[in-house]
Amino acid sequence: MHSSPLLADLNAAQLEAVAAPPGHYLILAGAGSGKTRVLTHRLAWLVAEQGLWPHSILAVTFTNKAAAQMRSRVESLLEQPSQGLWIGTFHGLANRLLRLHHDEAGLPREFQVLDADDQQRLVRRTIREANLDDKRFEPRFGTWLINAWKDDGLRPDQIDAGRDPHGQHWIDIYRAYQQACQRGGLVDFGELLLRSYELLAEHPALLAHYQRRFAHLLVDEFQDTNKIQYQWLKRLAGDSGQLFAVGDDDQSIYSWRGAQVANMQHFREDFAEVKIIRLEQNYRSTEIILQAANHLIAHNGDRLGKDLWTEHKGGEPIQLYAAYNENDEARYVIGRIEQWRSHGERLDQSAILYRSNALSRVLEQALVEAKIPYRIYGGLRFFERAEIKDTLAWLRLLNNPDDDPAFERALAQPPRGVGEKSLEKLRAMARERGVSLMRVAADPALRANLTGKPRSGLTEFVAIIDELREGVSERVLAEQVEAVLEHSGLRAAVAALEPREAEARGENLNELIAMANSYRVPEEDEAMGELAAFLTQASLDAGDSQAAKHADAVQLMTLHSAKGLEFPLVFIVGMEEGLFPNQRAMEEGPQQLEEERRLAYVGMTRAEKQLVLSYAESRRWRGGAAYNAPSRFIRELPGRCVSEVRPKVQLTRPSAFGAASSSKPLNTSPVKLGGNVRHPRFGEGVIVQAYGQGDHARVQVNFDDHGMKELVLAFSKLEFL
DNA sequence: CGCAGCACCTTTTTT
DNA sequence: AGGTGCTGCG
Repeated sequence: MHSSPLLADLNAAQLEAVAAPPGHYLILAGAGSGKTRVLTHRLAWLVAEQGLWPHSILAVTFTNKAAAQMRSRVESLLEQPSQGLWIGTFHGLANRLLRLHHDEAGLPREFQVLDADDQQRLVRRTIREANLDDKRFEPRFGTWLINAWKDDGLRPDQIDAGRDPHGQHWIDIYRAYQQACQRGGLVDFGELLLRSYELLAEHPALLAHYQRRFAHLLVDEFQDTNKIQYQWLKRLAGDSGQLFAVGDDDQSIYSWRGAQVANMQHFREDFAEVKIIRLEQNYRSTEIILQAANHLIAHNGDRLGKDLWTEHKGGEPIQLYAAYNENDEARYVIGRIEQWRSHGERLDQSAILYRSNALSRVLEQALVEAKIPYRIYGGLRFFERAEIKDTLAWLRLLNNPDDDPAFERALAQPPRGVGEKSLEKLRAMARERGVSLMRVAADPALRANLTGKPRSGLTEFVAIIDELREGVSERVLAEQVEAVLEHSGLRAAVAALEPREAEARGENLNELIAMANSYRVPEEDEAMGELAAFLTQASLDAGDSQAAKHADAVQLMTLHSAKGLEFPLVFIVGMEEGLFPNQRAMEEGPQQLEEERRLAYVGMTRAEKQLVLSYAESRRWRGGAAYNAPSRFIRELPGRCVSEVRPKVQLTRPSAFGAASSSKPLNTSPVKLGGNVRHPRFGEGVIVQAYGQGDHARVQVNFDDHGMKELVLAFSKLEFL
């Protein structure tokens, strides 16, 4: 019935979704069910088969990576560049709207986007300037609160203070913070969304224009949308726009930052005749892995319901390793990876996942020792590194002298004798006159209010800025970055650090120059000027695409950042109560536990062929030792899917399955993992591994003074302590 | 003013 | 353990 190559190789449900007639659609796309495929083919189909202009389509994702991927896939399907098509993140598209209509939105053309760090600093300052105690009014909490309000579409005037006496203060802080942003032409992430929503709400002609333009709206990861994002979509769709939303309630793992799975329900209620299409055939994992994942997620109530199946029958059982401690766990994982590699497999086909970043350290160490290349995702991002942020602050100040947060950061780094006291004077003068810090600093008459080192330091600072600004027009972007590094003294300050640090940070600075060198202003930002556009990109993009080295390396990341990815071999380490599910979730209740369970589900469904789970009986944790029980999620897996990997020596170790208290035969062997031993030559140590039985039994002991040794039990004169 | 040493706190992360 | 913010001293 269809001849389009776009529809070839699609299963029935995918086909139904891709070639669906006009209307609203909610695609419930299970893990590995070809969600991205459906989205890109749908988009290409609309253009190629329905003759729609790319111009009339808007596609939204959550990450830049997903957006870039979607664009490139669509372009290759269509075999032409997707001009006029709006593909981007919610924040990226909101930014675009605000740039295009900055006058209507009440923003300067070159407004800057504030990152989370800058935002919190500004909130802290706002609290202090309101003469409130930042112990009672924690900036962290305030930032969270303001973001939550913005995510809910609320302005200070729309918030009910409630009975909490703090409530009104917080609302006032929000208001003052917002004024400070407005004064400096600064926009935080939440503001991008809210402001662009208001832009549409308050300008009917503009709204009508975009509603007419965007006949189709495609949304990825719909379960992760928050309230304002959904409202934004709804408004943009209006009465005529058709919404095609793809999501999976079982993979909703971001409720802690405002995502509302309920939007899937709202969508069905708010739009006429929403058709639901389920994608339930999984193309990724083996039957065993899938069965286990299905079984696990079935422990959650409150699901839209969906059962994944696959044609890949059977498969390797999930392996479960009960480690003695975190080092043992790391060693086991590394052993498995070496085995994998020795079978001719690629390292980048394997991933180690964990609940929290703190767990990566041991693994990293062990990988270094084993000389296995690895790549860690997450942690601090390129644009968040101190030396990069310092440089960007100078650039921001060149771009916009009224950017107060940038002023404060640039003035402090490198230090030039102007400290908190002097800065406070500057702030007071600025507040009094209603101008920015730079305007105060640049006025010699006002500078006269300072004396000694602060005054000379500030004068010097202003002179450097002036000098840099004079040369701006003659320099291309990369030269400007270099000029800043040179004249600000930042380059010198980095060079003066201890050699290791100096090298690493210096490389980052070079990387920044390289990025500036290869930067091309995107078409839609041409009105903005090279520097402003570059700074915008720096704040909207984590900058980790630069770090994407193509080396063959084991992938390490949190479970959260693994979403959307797949690997033939997947390890999930730290499967322990208190870690995963984490303590907080256990305390907060069933809702949070269900989210943890979805996280486990997401992790498990990343695995294509082999899934390995592990936990440690004892673990060094926050300085002390923790003895965590195996994660409840292990017990929630069907026993037939799991095979427990255990050392071959008889050991006392309760099975992770079933009642943990079931009586076990008493262990008569003195060999106990973790047991302390003494050797006549090596001294004291700890048994970390044991193999074999009887005369052939060997133990691996980590000696305090002599390191790791493998000993044959029958011959070594080990004393068990 | 700036630095060194000390107390405190600890999920997950994108934009 | 490790990073961040605060305090007290030079």
